[in-house]
Amino acid sequence: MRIGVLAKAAGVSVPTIRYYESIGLLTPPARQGGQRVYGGEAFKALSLIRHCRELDFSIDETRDILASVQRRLPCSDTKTFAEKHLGSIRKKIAELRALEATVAALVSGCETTCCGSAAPDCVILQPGCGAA
Amino acid sequence: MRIGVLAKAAGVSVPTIRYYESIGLLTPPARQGGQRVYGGEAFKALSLIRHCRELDFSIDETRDILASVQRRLPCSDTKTFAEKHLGSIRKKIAELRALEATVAALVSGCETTCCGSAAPDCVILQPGCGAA
DNA sequence: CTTGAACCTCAAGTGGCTTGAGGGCGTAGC
DNA sequence: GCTACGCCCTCAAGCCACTTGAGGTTCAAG
Repeated sequence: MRIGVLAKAAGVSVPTIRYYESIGLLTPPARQGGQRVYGGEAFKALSLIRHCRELDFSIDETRDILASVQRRLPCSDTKTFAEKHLGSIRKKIAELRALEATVAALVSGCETTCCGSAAPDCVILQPGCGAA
Repeated sequence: MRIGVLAKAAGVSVPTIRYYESIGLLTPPARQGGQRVYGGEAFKALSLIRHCRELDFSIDETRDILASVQRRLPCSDTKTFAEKHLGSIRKKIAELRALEATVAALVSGCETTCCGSAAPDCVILQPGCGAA
């Protein structure tokens, strides 16, 4: 399997595969005439990487997950990764919701208070009101 | 006012101020003996930039907002920026909530179905289940 | 006059790729 | 054999918004 075939099969771009290899996430495959030739293992690994990235794990976390898969560590390890990740997703959601509330309040404040005045006086742009 | 004083007053780091100048967000100030000397206008501008960044506007959006302030465009322009921004914040929240649901489902699936088996067989790591 | 803090410029690193330049390999048709 | 084409190769730079570091200059205090 050449790189283009693998890329299509796993749903990942060709440069991305080379990038993963360059950072040591995918093990370098055999070569024929200078060109990379992959087997089924590479497809499995790349599919797993893609899955992790779709779940928004970082590259480093993905690397750790791959290692735990290759060592056949118990499932509880995997769950721990996922739970930690879930925590950071929830934290980010909370931050964004606070930001949403702030911006929404500024917009409605503008509508009721200052709409029609000039930009420099708009409540949305007053420093210190509702900093993130 | 030298750069260090401005930095403390506006709550921004010194290199960040120089960076803002390098990308044309802050107008270059006068110099005395090669060193930057700022007036009150710079403080106002920098405070506004900081405010925009805290509200998570991009640099380009911040640039547009600054321009609308300097031209004293009507407040409705500002509100439009804020509303657009609010839309993208809400979109990101929706994406993260979907991701949260996916990961949470995988974790509880692991607990009820596969907990105790080896990582490669864990439901969390099965490609195609619950892609973002 | 010396010390030390604050200032200066320029370059590189962060994350996770994408894009581009400039060239090599493999196969099909002539 | 020869060309045309698509796929492959490497290496470098670009994206965002800074931060960090190296190596050197200026200023204010003692």
